[in-house]
Order: sequence, then structure tokens, then C-alpha cells
Amino acid sequence: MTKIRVVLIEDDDLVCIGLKNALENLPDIDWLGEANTGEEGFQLLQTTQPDVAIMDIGLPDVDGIELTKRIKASLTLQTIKILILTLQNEETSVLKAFQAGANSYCMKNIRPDLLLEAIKATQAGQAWIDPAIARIVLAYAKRVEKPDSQHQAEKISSSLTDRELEVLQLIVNGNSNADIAEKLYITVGTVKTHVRNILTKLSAEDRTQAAVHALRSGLVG
Amino acid sequence: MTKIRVVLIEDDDLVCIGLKNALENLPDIDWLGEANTGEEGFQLLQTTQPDVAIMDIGLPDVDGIELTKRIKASLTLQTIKILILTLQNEETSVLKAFQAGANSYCMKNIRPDLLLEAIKATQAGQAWIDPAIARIVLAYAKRVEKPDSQHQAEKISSSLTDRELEVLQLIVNGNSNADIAEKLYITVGTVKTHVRNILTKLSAEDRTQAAVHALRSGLVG
DNA sequence: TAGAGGATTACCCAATCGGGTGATGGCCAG
DNA sequence: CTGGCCATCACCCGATTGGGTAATCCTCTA
Repeated sequence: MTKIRVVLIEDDDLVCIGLKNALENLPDIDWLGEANTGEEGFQLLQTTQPDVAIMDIGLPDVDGIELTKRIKASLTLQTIKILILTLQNEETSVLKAFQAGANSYCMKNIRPDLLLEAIKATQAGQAWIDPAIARIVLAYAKRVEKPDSQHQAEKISSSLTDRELEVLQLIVNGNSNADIAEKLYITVGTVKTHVRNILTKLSAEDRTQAAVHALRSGLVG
Repeated sequence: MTKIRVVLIEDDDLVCIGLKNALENLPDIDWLGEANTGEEGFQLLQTTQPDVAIMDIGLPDVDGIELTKRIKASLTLQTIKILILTLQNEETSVLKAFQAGANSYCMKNIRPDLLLEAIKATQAGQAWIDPAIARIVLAYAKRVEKPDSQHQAEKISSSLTDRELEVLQLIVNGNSNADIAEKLYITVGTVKTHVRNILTKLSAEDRTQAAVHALRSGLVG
């Protein structure tokens, strides 16, 4: 098996040196060099044509996400796999990175041996998603079409009446009893009765538990 | 650090024995037992209350996805983390598993040391997505549009303190302020302060809205 | 036709919750 | 070493919630 050709684009010298030390001499890695800015990195990629580019998001000139877009838009560079290595764990950073075409996303505090795994997986065309941010991506996968989980959930909730389901949905949507009363053209007293019945049927102690239960079991969207 | 309490639900005896041998005597693992069928597994979970349940999808009676739904729909079991370990890499299996509430998804050919990492990440409330199937999940994340409102909301929510996140997690798990105070060894007054800060930062009017927001945005499991 | 089950309303009461305000101590960066 | 951020705690107070109990009306069915 041939070595994996790797370059690093990272402005922080400490991280740069640390990674170089950790990876450079590994038998599986062919370390082609580093760049400290986005522009510099783009040049480096063109000259070295690596298998995998490890890059930070926060770069002084062109940020990692923008750079990823450029690479994926370039005919000569688009086969390069991109592994984002950053401290940022915000939803927007993660999603933007993947939307831009990044193949993998790691947090900087990843253990070196796992980073090696990540690089290998990335080179093989797979996607390494750091567990610390995986839930962000999952939050979207979970929302996608639920073909039969609907029918499933109804089994569990068969005890809930239509009206109760309606009230439950409004609870999940953040309505207070008064709000619900207004929206359903009924009095607060009625809403309270419905809510109490819902809590009993779902074995929940309060509306928050009911809402969480409803969401997790797919009872309501 | 305490050991991670693990059970295995798997019908294939070979895999069962193999995994048991690989994991049982690891210092980080507290191996509580195995079950060969879904029903049996459900019983085992109730009696052992493990941190993590490793389960196959293809079980003779109740399949792993169905079982996952049942677990996540159960108030007493829903905090158990579920790690799917299977041979199936079809899109439907993967998505159904995550939609059902699975926390992690591994292929059976994963290396034992990585499986241990996966178990650790899962127990910590993170999501381990096997690189081999990560692209399936990513396909959904990539096609998501990012409107500004969401962007804004995420920016705000990412400013949550560690402690606030902890409190938020407990809210989602159905704890009252008094419960949270007890579990975090702080007073109710402090909890209320945290909760108020959470509500402010998430632009939520009450804990229910905060919980729903947290679940939907993947802030917490 | 009577009864079951669902939707509606009302009232009282205790517990919880959320908002406001203020204060203390630790820790880190400028 | 000072100001900001965070975690901690304590008040008070009004709003909301959840529990209990009970009643009316409607519809569907045994």
C-alpha cells in the first residue's frame, strides 16, 4: 500500500509543528508540506497534488470553507480529499464545511492515532465525522422523511385522542396553556384537562417531559 | 473514571463471542451481559440499566431499529445510549436507525480499538458515525439550506456555557429544578439562574421551548 | 336505549416556574 | 491588578402549571 500524500493548511504555528511531528514520520503518511494562509495553501495544493489536505477553518486570508469551495470547483484539484481540522464546533461551521465539499471534519483535540484513522478513511473516499460534532449532522438526518415511523409512533400513542395529539403538538411548538386555548378556541380549563390526560397517558410528570417524549418517539414533528 | 456499563444484543453467536472476548476484560468496560433476541434484550436493558447498548439490526424477533424506538420511547430506558453494530450499509438502514434514536452506527468490520472509541464517544453523549456510512448522513446535511434565522439562533445557542449545557441536558431528561440541583450538588437558586440564562440565550419562553429547541438543533442528545 | 368514551367547562389548591435584583468568589486576559 | 465572565447563592413575587373533583353535552355502539 502506498503512502497517503498529505499537506497541511494551518495558520497556527504551534498546531502546525505539533501535527507535523505527530504525522510526518508515520509509515503511512507522505508529508508534502504546510502552508500558513489560504492563498499559500492553494498554491501548495496545485504544486503537490496531495491525496488529502488537512485544513483549518480560521485562516488569515481565505478561510477554510471558502478554500474548500475553490478546490472542489477546480478541475485539477477536485479529487483532493479535504479534512477540516478546527476548534469550531458550531452548527454553521460544520454544515458550511460539508456543504462546501469537505470530506471529513475533526476537532483539534482529537487524539493523534484517531487523526491517522481519519486521514486514512478520508483518503479512501469515506467521511470521518468527529463524534463531538456528529450530532449536528444527525439532527438533519433525523428530520428526513419518516416512511413508517409514523405508523410506528401511532402504536405507542394509540391511547392519545386526536384532540390530545393536537394539544401535544402545540405544547411542543412552545405554547402555554393560554396560547393553546386561544388557538383551539377552547377555554384554558379544557386545555388543562387535555394536558393532564396527556401527561397521564405518556407517564410524564410535566409538559417538558411530554414534549421531549413526543419528539424522541416521533409522535409529533 | 467509572467503567462504561455495556450490554450486547446480537443473535450471531460468533460475533457475540468475538465481541465479548474483545471487550469484556478491558479496563474501561463493565460487561453486563448479552442477549440473542430483541425481546430478551429489552428485558436485559430493564434489569441492567446499562450506559450503552450495542445492538445488531438483524435480530430474529424484534429488529434493532424497532428495539431502538421502543427504548427511546420508554421513560425509564431512554437515557441508554444505543450503538448500532451491523453489516448493513444501506441508506434506509442507516437513516432509520438514526431516526429511531440510535446514537452511533458502526460497521461490524470495525477494528476493536476503534469500537472502544466508539463506545466511549457514545457513552459521553456523542455520536460515532462509521466513516463507511457517514456519506449517507452527509448527503442530507449537504442539501440543507441555511436561512439567516437558523444561523442566528445557532450562534446564540453555541454561546451556552458548559454548565448551562449540562443543565439543559438535565432539563431535556425531564428533571425539575429541584432534581437538577440535587444531581449537580448545587442549590435550586443556582439552577434557576442557569435556567434563566439558558432561556435568554435560546430565546425561549420556558423550559419546554428550550428542551424542544435543544433536541431539534442537536444541541443535546 | 343505555352506556362508554371523548370534548368541553368550571373551581380550588399547592407546587413549580420564571423574572427581577443583588451579591460573592474564582479565574483569566488585557 | 482590574474588569469581565462564570458559577454560585438568596430573596421576593406573580404567573403558570398540575392534581383533584365534578358536571354537561355529543356521538357511537352494544
